[in-house]
Amino acid sequence: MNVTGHTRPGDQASPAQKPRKAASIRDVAQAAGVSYQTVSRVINQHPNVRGETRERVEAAIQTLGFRRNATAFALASGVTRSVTVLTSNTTLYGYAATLQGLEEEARAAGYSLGVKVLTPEADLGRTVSSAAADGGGLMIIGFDQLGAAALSRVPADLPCAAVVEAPPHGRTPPRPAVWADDREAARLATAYLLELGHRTVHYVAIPTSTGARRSAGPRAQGWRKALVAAGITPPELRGGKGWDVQAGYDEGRRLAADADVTAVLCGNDDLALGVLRALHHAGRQVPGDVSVIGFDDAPHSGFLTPSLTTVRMDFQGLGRDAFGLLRRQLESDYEPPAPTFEGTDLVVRESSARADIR
Amino acid sequence: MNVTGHTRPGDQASPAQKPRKAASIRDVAQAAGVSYQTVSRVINQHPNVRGETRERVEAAIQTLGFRRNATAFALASGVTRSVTVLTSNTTLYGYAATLQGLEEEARAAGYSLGVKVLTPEADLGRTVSSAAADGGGLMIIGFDQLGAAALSRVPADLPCAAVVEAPPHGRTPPRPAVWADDREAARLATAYLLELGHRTVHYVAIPTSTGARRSAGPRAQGWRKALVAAGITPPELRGGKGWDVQAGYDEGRRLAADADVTAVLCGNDDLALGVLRALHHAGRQVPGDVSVIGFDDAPHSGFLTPSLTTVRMDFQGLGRDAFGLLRRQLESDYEPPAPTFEGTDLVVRESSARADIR
DNA sequence: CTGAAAGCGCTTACAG
DNA sequence: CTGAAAGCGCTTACAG
Repeated sequence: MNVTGHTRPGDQASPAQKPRKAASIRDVAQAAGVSYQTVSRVINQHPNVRGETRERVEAAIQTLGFRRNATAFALASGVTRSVTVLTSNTTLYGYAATLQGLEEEARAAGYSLGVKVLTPEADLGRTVSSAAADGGGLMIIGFDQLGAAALSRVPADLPCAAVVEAPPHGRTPPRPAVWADDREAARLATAYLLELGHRTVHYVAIPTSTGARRSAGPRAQGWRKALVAAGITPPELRGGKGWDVQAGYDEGRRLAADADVTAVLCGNDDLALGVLRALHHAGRQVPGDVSVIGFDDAPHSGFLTPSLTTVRMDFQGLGRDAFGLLRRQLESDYEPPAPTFEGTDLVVRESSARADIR
Repeated sequence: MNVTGHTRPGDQASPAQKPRKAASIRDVAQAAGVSYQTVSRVINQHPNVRGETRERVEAAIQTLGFRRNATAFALASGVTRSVTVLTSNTTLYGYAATLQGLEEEARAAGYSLGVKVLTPEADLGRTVSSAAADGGGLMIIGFDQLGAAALSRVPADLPCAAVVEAPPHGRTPPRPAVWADDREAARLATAYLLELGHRTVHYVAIPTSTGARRSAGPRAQGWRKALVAAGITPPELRGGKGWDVQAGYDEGRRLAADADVTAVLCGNDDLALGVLRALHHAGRQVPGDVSVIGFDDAPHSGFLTPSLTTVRMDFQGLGRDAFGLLRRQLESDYEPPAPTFEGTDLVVRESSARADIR
C-alpha cells in the first residue's frame, strides 16, 4: 500500500527579496551623525559614550536593521569563538548524544558550532584543513576509524580536543581527549552474566576505531578479560562490521542457531535490538533461554519488550568535558571546571536473568 | 548495581602548543621570493602563473603549512558558502534525519554547515540575528513552535528556507519551505485501520508548530477527517504534550484502561513504542487486542516485537529539497534540480491487524 | 567623550 | 606573466 505525500515549494512567485546590501557601521554612523568609530563603541557596549549619542546611534541601528558583520568582526578582533565538530555520523545514538553535549556547552560559552561529516570518499586531510581554515577550534568524535584518522591528521599547532574510544593501556591519544572506561564496563557486564550462572558469554562487537584489529576494541577486551578471569576460553568474537540494528539481526540469526548460546553482550543497543529480534524469530525466549545485554542505554531501550539490560553511557558528559578541554586551549585565562562525565552504569532490566530459570 | 567509568584528560602535561601565528599569504610570498599577489593567484588556481613560479610558491606553502584564512577570504571576496541550521532538537529521529539530508546536500555543494539549537529560554530574535550575522543562509527546521516562531522572526532580506509542518489549506509559510503531506498520510493510515474493522481510531498526538491549538496539527486533522468521512465522531485527542517514549507510555496507560480501545494511531514512532509498552504492561495483546500505528518509520521500528506498522517519512529528502530552495536564493545562477522527496508510505508490519482476529 | 589612522588577511580590478 | 593599490567591515590603539 502506498500513501504518497508531496512537496510544494513555498511561495515560488515572490522572487528572492533583492539582497539590498546590508547596512554597515558607516551607514549607521552617517544616519546618526557620528563617526563610525562611535558606532563601534555603542555596539561593543563601551562605557565612554554620552547617553544622548548612544541613543541616536541605537535608533539608527534599529531603523537600518544593522547587524554587525561577524566575519569582519572575527578578522579585525582576532577572536573567533567558534568550534567545528568532525564526525562520521550525526544520527547514531552515541554520536548524536555526544554532539548534543558539545552543542550545549558551546552554546553556553557563546561559541558558534559547525559540523563537518567525515566520509570514506572525502580526502581527510582536506576536510581537516578546511575545518581549520574556518578558524576557531576543532572537536573530533573519534569512536570509529574515520574519526581516529582525522584526529591523527590534525596539525599540531591547531587547537583541538576529542572524544575517543578508551585507548590501550599506557597509551594516550595524540591530542587532549576524554573517554569512558568501556573496557571496565564491558568486563563488569560480562562478569554479571557469569554470576547469573551462564557458562560463557558471546560478544557482538561494534566496529573499532583501530580498524583491522577488531579484537582490540576496549569493549571486546573487557569482555575477554572477564571470561579469562573466570577460566573460560572466549568464544569467537562476532560482528565488528556495523553499528546498526540490521547488523545485530544478522549476527543474532547465527547465534540463535546455536543452542549452547545463553548469554550475549552487544556493543550497542541497536545491535542488541537486532539480536533480540533474531532470537524472537528463532523461537528463543529472552531472558528465558538467552540473556541479552546492550551498551549505551539509548532512550528507547527501557521501553522495549523485554526491556533491555544495558550499560548506560553519559555521552553528553563526554561531549561537555571535551569542549572544556578545547576551550582551555582557546582562552588562555579559562579555568576548566570539574569533569561532568558521570561514568558508566549497568542498568539491569528484563532482558537478563539467571541461566537456570528457563 | 553500579559500574563506574572514568574520564582522563589526555596528555595534560604537554601545554597547549604555542599557537605560533599561522603563516599568511605574505609569509609565503617572502619565502618564495614573489609578491603576495602571486601567492593569491596560486592558491586560487589562476592560469596565469609561470610553472616554475607556481612550484616555488607551492613549496613554500608546504614548508610553512599555510592554510588560507577562511574569514579573510569571506570578507574580501564576499562569497560565504555557508548555511546555519536553526532547530530546537538534534536527536529526535525526524529532526536528526532532516539535518542529515541538509548536511549531505550542503557538503556536496561545498557549503559549510553551522547549527544553532533553539531553546525556550533563549531570545529568539537574538538567536536569529546572530545566525544571520554569521553570513550565508538560514535553514530552519520548523516542526514545532520554537522553529515556527524563529521562522516568523527572520528579517525579510535574509536568504532563508525551511522544512515545516504541512500548513493549513490555502496558507503558505512566510518563507520558501518544503513539507510532507502529513494530513493525507494520517487520513490514509486511519482509513486503513477502519477498513480492518475497527469501530474507531484513537490518536496520540505530537506537539504541533502552532502551539495552543493542538487539534490543528495536520496529522490530527487527517485522522479526524478519515473518521468523519466514515460517519464516526472522533474520540478525544490525546497527547500533544511531548515527543518522547515516556509521553507515549503515559497516554498508553490511559488508553489501555479503556477496553473499547482497539486501534491507536500515534504521532511518531517513539510515542507508538510507549503505547506498545503500556499495552503490554496492561496485558493487552498487539495486534490481537489492539492495533497500533506509528509515524516516521524510525530505523528500529521494523525490529520491534511486534514490528511497528508506521508511516514512512522521507525526512532526508525534505532536508535536501529545502537546501535547494535556499541555494537558489544564494546563487543567482543556480538551477534547483527536481525535488527528491519521496512522499510518505504506509509500511504495514505486525502491530496492526483485523479487529476480529482476537 | 569622540574622531582619524592603521591593520586583520585576503581579493578584485588596474597597471606594466 | 607579475606587482602595487584599494577595499571588504570591523577593531584596536593613538590622539584630541
